[in-house]
Amino acid sequence: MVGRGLHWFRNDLRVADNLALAEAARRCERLSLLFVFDDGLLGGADMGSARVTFLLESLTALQRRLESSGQTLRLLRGDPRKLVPRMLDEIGAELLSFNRDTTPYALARDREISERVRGSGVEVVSENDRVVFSGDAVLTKTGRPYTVFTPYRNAWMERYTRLRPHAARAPRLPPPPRLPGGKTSVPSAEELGFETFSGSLPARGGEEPGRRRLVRFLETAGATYHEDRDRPDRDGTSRLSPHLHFGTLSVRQCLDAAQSAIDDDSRRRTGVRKWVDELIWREFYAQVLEHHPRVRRRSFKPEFDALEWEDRDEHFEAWCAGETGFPIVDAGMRQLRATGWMHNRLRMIVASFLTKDLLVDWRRGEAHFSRLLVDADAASNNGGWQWAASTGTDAQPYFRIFNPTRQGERYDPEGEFVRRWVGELEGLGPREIHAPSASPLLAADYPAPIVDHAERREEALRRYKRVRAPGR
DNA sequence: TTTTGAGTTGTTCGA
DNA sequence: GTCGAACAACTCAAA
Repeated sequence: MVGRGLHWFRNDLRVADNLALAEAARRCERLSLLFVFDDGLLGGADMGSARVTFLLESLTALQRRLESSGQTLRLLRGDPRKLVPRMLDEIGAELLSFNRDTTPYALARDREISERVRGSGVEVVSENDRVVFSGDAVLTKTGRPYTVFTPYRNAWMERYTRLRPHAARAPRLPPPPRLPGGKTSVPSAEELGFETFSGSLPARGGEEPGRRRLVRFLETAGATYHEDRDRPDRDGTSRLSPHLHFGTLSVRQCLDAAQSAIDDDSRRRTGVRKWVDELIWREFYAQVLEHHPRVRRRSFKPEFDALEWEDRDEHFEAWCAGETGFPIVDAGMRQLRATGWMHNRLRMIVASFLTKDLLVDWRRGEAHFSRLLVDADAASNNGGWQWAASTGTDAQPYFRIFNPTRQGERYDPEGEFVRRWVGELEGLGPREIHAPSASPLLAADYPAPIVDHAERREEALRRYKRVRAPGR
């Protein structure tokens, strides 16, 4: 037992099943709670107003929840390297707790802070809370990290079944130390230098909305997830990614709920298992980034670093604006802009289109997603982009190039999703809507396709072949 | 050490 | 419309 401790919240904005918080609560007689608006993250190019808005909502919810149990959340803005040690000093803390963040920026930051405060006698407790199994927990028989998903999934599942790390209930929190200084209120997006997000987010921030959404998803959509998840015109995905990103929901809570859903009604098994696979993909990409930090800038498969991108700015801009003349691509890009979120199937379609049809470097697409997505998870975003660009861990070949028209016809067969986001095509029926250039009178306001898919496909194949042909 | 089986999500072409 | 082959061969992981 120690006297005073400090828990530093980051992407773990919940009280229940929060490993580091629970440890601090168990060990300390008095506990201070802190969140820092980290200038190193907020000031960066890859923070957008949608994500800030969800963050602020989640902080407001967390603060309210903490206040109802006699606690307070202190909010500071600046450089955590200075602020965290200063606050430890102020309250005379003997213990600092936080949950590990394995992005390279956070790793370096946390290492520096830990070293400094340990030097002045503070014990640092850091937990692996963001994923079920961190990078070193699931390794091949020869002790190396997996680079192929399926064997990773099997090994992950085997370990999970054996250990069953269940989610924990909310702990009873020790009271805060008696100190001067009142409550700090959650700032607005403007106060942090962002515009107010005017669109409608895919989910409400906060621990309680996260849990409600999880329950509702598993009750209703869970059973048909394996079929509906590819259909942007249906609400078949969980939309839990923002909650997993900010930790308003833990992955263990998701897995427990998935198991209960199957136990309650075995007809949900196929759908829910498929969804659990997606959670394991999240863990897979997290450990890929942890073991291979170079993938942030380079191809996972080094030979593709030699790819020649055409990288035309007007193409990239048309893609960002949702003005490419390919309805399903534009619908997805407009959904992203308006809601800070994009359906998974569309993420693949627009990413394939940017890299293989427009021949724009995947890193530009990744950066754009980082800025606009509410859920932009560094590891999953990178993994997804490298998958689409065929430069990643996926063993499947480079010639997998989506045909945006066919994808639209297959996954939005009535054209309902396109009609929702591309107003210019409102008057077109299911037959015409995915290839509007064939009906120029009905689609007069809509841009003509900026490239010819068949031609660009051939060009992409040539370029990919060139860098992977030996001796060339 | 060698062998074996497999690898998220695709498209196009021709029979 | 449906089906199989081609796109190309390579690397991973386990036995």
